[in-house]
Amino acid sequence: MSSFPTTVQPGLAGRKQVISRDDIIQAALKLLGPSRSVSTLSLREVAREAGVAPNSFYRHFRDMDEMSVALIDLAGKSLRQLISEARQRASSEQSVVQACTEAFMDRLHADDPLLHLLLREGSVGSAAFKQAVERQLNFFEEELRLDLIHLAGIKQTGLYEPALTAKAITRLVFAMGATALDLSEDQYEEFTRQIVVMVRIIISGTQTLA
Amino acid sequence: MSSFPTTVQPGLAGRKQVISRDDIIQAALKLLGPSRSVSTLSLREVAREAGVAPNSFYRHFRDMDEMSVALIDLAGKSLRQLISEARQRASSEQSVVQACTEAFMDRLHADDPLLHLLLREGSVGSAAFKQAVERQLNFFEEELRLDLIHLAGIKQTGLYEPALTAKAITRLVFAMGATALDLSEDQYEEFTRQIVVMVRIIISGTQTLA
DNA sequence: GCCAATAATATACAAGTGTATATACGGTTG
DNA sequence: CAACCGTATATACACTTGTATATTATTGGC
Repeated sequence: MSSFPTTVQPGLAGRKQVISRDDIIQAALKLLGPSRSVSTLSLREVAREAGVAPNSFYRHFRDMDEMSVALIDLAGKSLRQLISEARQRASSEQSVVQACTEAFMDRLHADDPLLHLLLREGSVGSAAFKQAVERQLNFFEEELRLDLIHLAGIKQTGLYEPALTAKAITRLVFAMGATALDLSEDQYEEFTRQIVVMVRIIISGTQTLA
Repeated sequence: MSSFPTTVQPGLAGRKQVISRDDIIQAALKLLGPSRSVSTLSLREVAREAGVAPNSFYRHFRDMDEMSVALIDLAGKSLRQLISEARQRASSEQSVVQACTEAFMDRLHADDPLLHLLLREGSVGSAAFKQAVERQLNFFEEELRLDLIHLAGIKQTGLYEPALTAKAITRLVFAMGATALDLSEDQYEEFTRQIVVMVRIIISGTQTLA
């Protein structure tokens, strides 16, 4: 212990030299943007951005596909946490769904590359990649379904096909969010309003049909 | 007029040698598939598939991006015609929206590569490409909006925010359709049912809110 | 402080890419 | 028939890509 390496916790097994998995992921995120999808990233490009030799990539991921799946999982985790916080913050009287939608749109507005990724790349890529996206979407749907059931119980309203309703809301919000990514600054507010109205229409429909 | 060239209508200005724009488009469509998006196609690859020298591509398109836009426009036109036929075929008593949804799912089921393209590539690619997709989607929304107004008049039901309702239905059906592309044969029927229910929820909602 | 092991890099190679330039072809016009 | 001109192809070039192999740090344990 005479020398004290910079960022390594001493005593841990992990040797963490210079390159970490996260360095690569961060580099990939930096490269993603409105006109750059993960399927068009090259291994060398990511390595370059990370300041790392191309071959070092292989120490952490089998290929770009595996890295893409890691990105998606990360994005899903991040967004779920955001939604979870919004849900708890929303007082029971205010519409939880609306609060979540607005939190979602705020994050969207902040140009979080993770969110970009999750929103727009759902249907291109390898089978493993698409399954990863689908898995994250299913998480959202399930959480929303529970919310809807909970709310229907509190407000004593009906709830027709909770699973389908949750799926419809999730898919619609994500689809709308994906197109919102290309919007100009001053269109955001109006767009958010539109999404909230759409969600309200769906909720009204599921209550009526029950 | 002494010699009669094979496929050329005589007297027309168009000289149509051997390669046509359509040859290239057809070749590109042949290459597209569930794990192959238009953004990963290379110019040479398309030219190869078309049996054409790479440089000949330039005679018909400035670059791959311009060709992609042409593909999208074609896909939109094709699908709009499908929907239009379904709309006319639907008797006034049956739900026009349901008929259209089912026609849509049938075409989906037939694995039409044009439909694949339109459904899944909406949010990746160049600005011009995304605008092309958006334009096609707006066409659908507009036609659906008119349908909804027409129907509401006939059935004497309310219609809350027709434009938003049409947009919600369109986006939702397209998003669901995109994920349906990866479904196995025996899941299709159930999935179609789910989409129809979702649309019904939205319509019920817009009527209730009116 | 030295050694073995492991992580990161350097070098290399074959394959593929977009496109600039030059050439051959084929139908139209004189 | 010949000259012409638009079109398709051939060749070439500089570049990027993924990855195999060899080489060089850097680390922990003795």
